[in-house]
Amino acid sequence: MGRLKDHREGSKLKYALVTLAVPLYNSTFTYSYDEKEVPSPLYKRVSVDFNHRKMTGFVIETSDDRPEGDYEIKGIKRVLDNEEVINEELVRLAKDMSYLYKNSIGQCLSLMVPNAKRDVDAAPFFEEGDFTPIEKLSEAQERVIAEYKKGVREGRRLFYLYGVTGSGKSEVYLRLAEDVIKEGGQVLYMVPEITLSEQLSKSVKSRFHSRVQILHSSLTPAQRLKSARLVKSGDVDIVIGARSAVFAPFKNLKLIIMDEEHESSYKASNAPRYHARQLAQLRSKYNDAPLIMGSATPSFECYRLMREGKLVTLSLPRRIGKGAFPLIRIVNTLGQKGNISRILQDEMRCELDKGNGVILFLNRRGYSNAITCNSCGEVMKCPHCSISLTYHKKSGILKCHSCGYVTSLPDVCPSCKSHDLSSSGFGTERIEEELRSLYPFARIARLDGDVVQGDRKQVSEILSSFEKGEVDILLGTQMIAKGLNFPKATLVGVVNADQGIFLPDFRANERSFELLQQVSGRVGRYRDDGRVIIQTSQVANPAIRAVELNDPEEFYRSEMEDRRKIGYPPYSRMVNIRIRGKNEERTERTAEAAESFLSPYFQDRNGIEMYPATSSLIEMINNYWRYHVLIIAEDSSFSYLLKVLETFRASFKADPSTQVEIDTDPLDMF
DNA sequence: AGCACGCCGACT
DNA sequence: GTCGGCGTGCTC
Repeated sequence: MGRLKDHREGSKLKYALVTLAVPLYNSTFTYSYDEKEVPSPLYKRVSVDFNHRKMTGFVIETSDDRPEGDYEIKGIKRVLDNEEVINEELVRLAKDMSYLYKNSIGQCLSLMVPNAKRDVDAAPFFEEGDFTPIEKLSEAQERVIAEYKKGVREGRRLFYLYGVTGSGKSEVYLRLAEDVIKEGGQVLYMVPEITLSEQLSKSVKSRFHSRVQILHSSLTPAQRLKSARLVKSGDVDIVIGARSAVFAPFKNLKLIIMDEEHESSYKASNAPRYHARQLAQLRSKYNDAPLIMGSATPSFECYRLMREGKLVTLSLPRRIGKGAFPLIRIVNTLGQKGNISRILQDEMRCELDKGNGVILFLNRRGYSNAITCNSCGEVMKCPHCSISLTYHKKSGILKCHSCGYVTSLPDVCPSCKSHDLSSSGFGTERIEEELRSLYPFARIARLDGDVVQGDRKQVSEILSSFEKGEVDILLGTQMIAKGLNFPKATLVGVVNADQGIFLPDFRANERSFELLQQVSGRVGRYRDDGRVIIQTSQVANPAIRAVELNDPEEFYRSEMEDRRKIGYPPYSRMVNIRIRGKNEERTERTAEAAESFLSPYFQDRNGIEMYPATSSLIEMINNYWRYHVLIIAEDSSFSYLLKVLETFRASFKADPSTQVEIDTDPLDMF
């Protein structure tokens, strides 16, 4: 039928492979276009009719010949771009990404281009300001740069800058970037979400009076599109950004830098659940451009690669300048009364008397963790999620930290009407109260998600008042643990290091170690009298011991050995299949069906293990029931697993009331 | 994912 | 009679 129409006399009908952001196994469809009307739709966005709806897709291939298959081919409605918005490399990246993370090519590509309707001027990217004086490099920094250059000459492409906080990693990155830019190459400089804030952007902007593009989360889609164009045309030399910067459409990418490589914000937490580190490795390979990652606390994945020599390790073992390692003391909270131990109290008082700054870290907001009825044992839970509600005293409410549900604190137990309610666990709000009664004359500031409610400005206000010495004690959660430097602070207290350790996750120790190292790094960077006090009931835990003895190598060695024994990452790869749905029974049945679909593929095969479908740790979030099927594959079986999952995506028929999500290399099993 | 088509219950 | 519930099937 359509054939006659397709080959109309006189018109040069061509065919475009269009990929759409639909969650289908195959997201590419052929549309026709007239060459005279549409000269070159390749790598541009097009508007098409797709099963009675108007959709935007990307043209990833064009051809003179009609593809095989007896189906009607519709015409492209409209081309949305004048210039190409993607390129061959990004299409290749989308294909590889699609295969690894099991989302359609269209879904992957749609992450790479901002969906802006019209072009708007990008945020100013030229900022001729003060030049940061170029610091003289330390001997270690010089050595590391020489090692890097030697590695590159020998054809090595993957590097790891392993160095403690304050050892001068950024200056090394900047030097390497400078060299590349001088030669006319482009640089991708990735940092975790939080670090992106102010400090780094400023120093890089002023350092490279040349052309810098900072991909900030506050850019509008139109601004992003504009900045992408500048990167694509080669008018930008260096791109700085978080996770999604890995998709920047470089023309001549010659170096990729990934700072704080271990940070979990590099992994996307929805749909194509990609890890920027993985994609950075792909782009490094495609472009034959070196990738240099760095951290003081490498991920176990990278640590293994370093040990096996697959990454060239560049070590910066010492702090530069006046910085020295802080003195670390562990306080056993077993048998201790109160949330702030005598020892910590005295140390704090001592520092306050001297007029020094104190940082207190506690990774939990709110006043108390749970409200329990002492008569019937009822725990106040969120009606939409299966977790307990956190008590916030100041506002007198119970709050769900998962979905945000809020209710007032009941006077009596809703189930047995008893008045005997008690609270357990403690958060920053409670500690703030205790601090105020312990040190009535100290100036105390609390910094957590409840105080700032996502207001960036407020965060920096609180931080700068502490830096200026207007605040004596800064109390906070994760927010104060990362990337920030407080030259005035002499004491860091970790109020409770137990929480991280008790998480039912095989990465619990790794995470605790990272966090404690980072928190400790907040003091002593610019001075030699820094002190750290860590309160815990788990004094023998390897992560605690490693921080106490300043022996990360031993921690990595023993923890890696444990992982190897049980066959967990980094000695294997994991894939977690998550099933969500409003109906518990149907969700469970779908999870079981997924398991039965897959099990024959793994039956007679060594090297792959599939755990039976089970409900997730938090069974319900936002009224959605959650189940999962976890698969662990030895390295040698991982490619087979990916092949099986391709079949799964193509043929598994899930209950339409549920959603099935595949998470390759999951970072959390919840 | 959406959107159409199709087949059963409780309304004007 | 028909409006609308959501099961099923398809999308170049």
